[in-house]
Amino acid sequence: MTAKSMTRAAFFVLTALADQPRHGYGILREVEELSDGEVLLRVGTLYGVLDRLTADGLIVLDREEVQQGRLRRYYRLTDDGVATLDAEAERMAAGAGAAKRRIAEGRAAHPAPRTSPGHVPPAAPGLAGGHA
Amino acid sequence: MTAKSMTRAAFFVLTALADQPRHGYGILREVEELSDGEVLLRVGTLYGVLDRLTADGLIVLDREEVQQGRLRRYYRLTDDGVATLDAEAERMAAGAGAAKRRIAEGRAAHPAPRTSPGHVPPAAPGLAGGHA
DNA sequence: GCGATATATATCGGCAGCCGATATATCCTG
DNA sequence: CAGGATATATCGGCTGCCGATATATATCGC
Repeated sequence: MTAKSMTRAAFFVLTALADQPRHGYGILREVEELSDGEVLLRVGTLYGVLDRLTADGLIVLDREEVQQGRLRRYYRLTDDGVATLDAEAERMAAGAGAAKRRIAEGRAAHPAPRTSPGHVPPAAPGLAGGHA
Repeated sequence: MTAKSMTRAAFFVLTALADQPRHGYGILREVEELSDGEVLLRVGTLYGVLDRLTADGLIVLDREEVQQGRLRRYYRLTDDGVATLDAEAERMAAGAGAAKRRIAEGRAAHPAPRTSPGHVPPAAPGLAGGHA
């Protein structure tokens, strides 16, 4: 969008890896859990994201294990990955805050509640002052 | 990604329209301003987003003005648009919070700071948030 | 033992969405 | 008159997500 701005899928993969290394399938389940079931990463999405993040140096292959005959390929965040995720989280929080603030400003503009027709109250004096 | 989950461009367009109706070019400048210059929507992006949001019933054409020979097409949020934006802001804040929390958990796992070999200070009590 | 399900990897084609380039038109400044 | 800001709109290309598909092993129920 702007300079680089990561995709949603990439954000959630990084978030899933933020506390500890995980393997592909584990990331899928972890993303679902940490988002309260709202975000369901698809298998077809995962490996493309993993490749791109690796190419960008945000994650690295941590180790490979063979657990009961099944291969597990564990990835972990690099320092750069942590910093990038942190910055993105900051941006998202700022964006969410801006949206919330503006919704409130918009509600102040037009008579939303419509409790009783007569006089309108002084339209909320100082609120939302700064707005960044 | 999941069910619907709007795109970043759509989110910022909705946010720009949250406080008052604006026309296309005004949205472009407003998004840049409200994001502190970090997000630069392109003209080529805008109209596709506007069409999609209109088709989804999240915005509507408010009015058309001719200001000094230049046409201005103003859009505004519908009630559905406000609700959708609000929900998305909530999701983003939750995601940002989850990422921050997990980064902190990850840092707790491995000895991050390494300031001086002896005793490490109590790891900075409340800070973390700072930097922005 | 066999089929279904879960775990675990990987690839490919299609489609949606963002961007750069381009086009048109008016107004202002130098 | 040239250049830039304002203001609209379109199109081709590339990136990225998803659904489908393939392969392989372990587990559980029947």
